[in-house]
Amino acid sequence: MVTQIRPTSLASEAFDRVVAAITSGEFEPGEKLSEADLARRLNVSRGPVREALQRLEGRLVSRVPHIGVRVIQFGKEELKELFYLREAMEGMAARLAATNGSDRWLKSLEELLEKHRSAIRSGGGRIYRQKSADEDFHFAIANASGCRNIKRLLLGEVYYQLRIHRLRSSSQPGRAEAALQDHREILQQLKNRDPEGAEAAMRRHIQAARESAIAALESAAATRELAEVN
Amino acid sequence: MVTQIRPTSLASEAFDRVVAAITSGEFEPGEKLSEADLARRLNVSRGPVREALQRLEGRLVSRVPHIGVRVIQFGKEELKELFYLREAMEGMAARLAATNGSDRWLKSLEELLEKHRSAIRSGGGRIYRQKSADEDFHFAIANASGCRNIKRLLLGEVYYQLRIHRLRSSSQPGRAEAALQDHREILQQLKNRDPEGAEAAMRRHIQAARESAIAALESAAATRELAEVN
DNA sequence: ACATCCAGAACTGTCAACAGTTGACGGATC
DNA sequence: GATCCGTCAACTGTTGACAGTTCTGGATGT
Repeated sequence: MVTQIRPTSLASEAFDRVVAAITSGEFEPGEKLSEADLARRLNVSRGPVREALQRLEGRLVSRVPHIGVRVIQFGKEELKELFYLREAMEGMAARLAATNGSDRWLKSLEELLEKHRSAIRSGGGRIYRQKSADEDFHFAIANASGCRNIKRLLLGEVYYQLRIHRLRSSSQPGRAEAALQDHREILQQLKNRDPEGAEAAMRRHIQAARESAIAALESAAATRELAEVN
Repeated sequence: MVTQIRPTSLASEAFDRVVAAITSGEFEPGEKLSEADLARRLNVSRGPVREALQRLEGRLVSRVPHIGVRVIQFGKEELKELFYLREAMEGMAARLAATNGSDRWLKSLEELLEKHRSAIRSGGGRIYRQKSADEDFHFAIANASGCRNIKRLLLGEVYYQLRIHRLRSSSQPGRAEAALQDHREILQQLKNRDPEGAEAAMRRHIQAARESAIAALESAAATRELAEVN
């Protein structure tokens, strides 16, 4: 079978590389990114790099005229705001998915949760796996909402930023199990075809995730302070 | 008082011009925008124009590699999705504003509504005024939410698209008055410092606006068809 | 010791030219 | 007459160079 020739460009390539570098921690939050330097490293001219950085503006980097771009800082306030936005958008996504999701899709979602369950069982301490699993679940719902707007913003704005945060603070103990339970509850409401209930369940889940994330952030800050004293 | 020196650039200038041109109807939905042509008209090189069009991608234009950008098409589905997104984000904004808005801000919001009331009274048929007035009200709440994420997305994504729609379909009769009544209700909930109530009121308001907008779109389509027959 | 000032380096904003792609037109073929 | 194919103009993607700005470090003066 012939596979499609994907029309790519240096700019998209550069975009992917920079995103990967930031979300994998290669660049620190607050670090300045030089167009010229990036262009040299990627072995392209400044044009495509410039385009890549422009696309990231407001998402992963902030840009100041005549000075350049920096990787965004991600403090407690920013984290809170990110979760407020998530709660709003994903709540609506769940509401819409309760109506628009097909029976076949519901089945596949159930199978996804089953996979997560056994992954947690066997994985034990390896919470990391759950992080991308969590993302899978939420992505599936954004997808099924049928609302391209919401899907685009969740993928292009929210999840990128979330990955930055996850990179630097580990989950609270027991969070994976709690999240799975929340996911089950959401699935149940979706199966009931109850938009109201699905939105409510999703919002409770994200509120809980927010509390957990903030607690994790604060405990990480406390640990760092302790380390500085010693 | 000294006023801030705004560091501007040809790219931002081009961005503003293109936004103005699209939201004022100078370019039709679906029309192709040529970088070279725009650059000639604006008397700059293609670089800044390219940057401006990139910033508009997904917001007011869609971009296809090697082909170019087109002004977005705005049909019934897109309109619905826009209002779902609005409902989610502005509902959350109202919720947050109920907690974060200062008493002084509440007072200024009340005065804003008073101005709108007298504008509608005296304006009579001139509904157009109410359109930007409506935007003022919603902007004020997004602002008071304190959530920079939501504010940025509402200003940069939602309201631009909304303006495109408003340009091409007039309000339903009596919509301005109904909207003002909704706004009053929202203000009351904000004054009560009731996050739950403020969100609910805002969501009802935007749901009503959605119904009205869709009805307006359909009646406009019906009128066009009638015109084609004759 | 400290603040100020001033070159030079490095960087961003902009431009004009080149390379590769797309879509359209017109002639050749069946 | 319809279809296919090659040619060509126009456009987008990319590049390297230039202009103007910001940052840096050392020299200068207090």
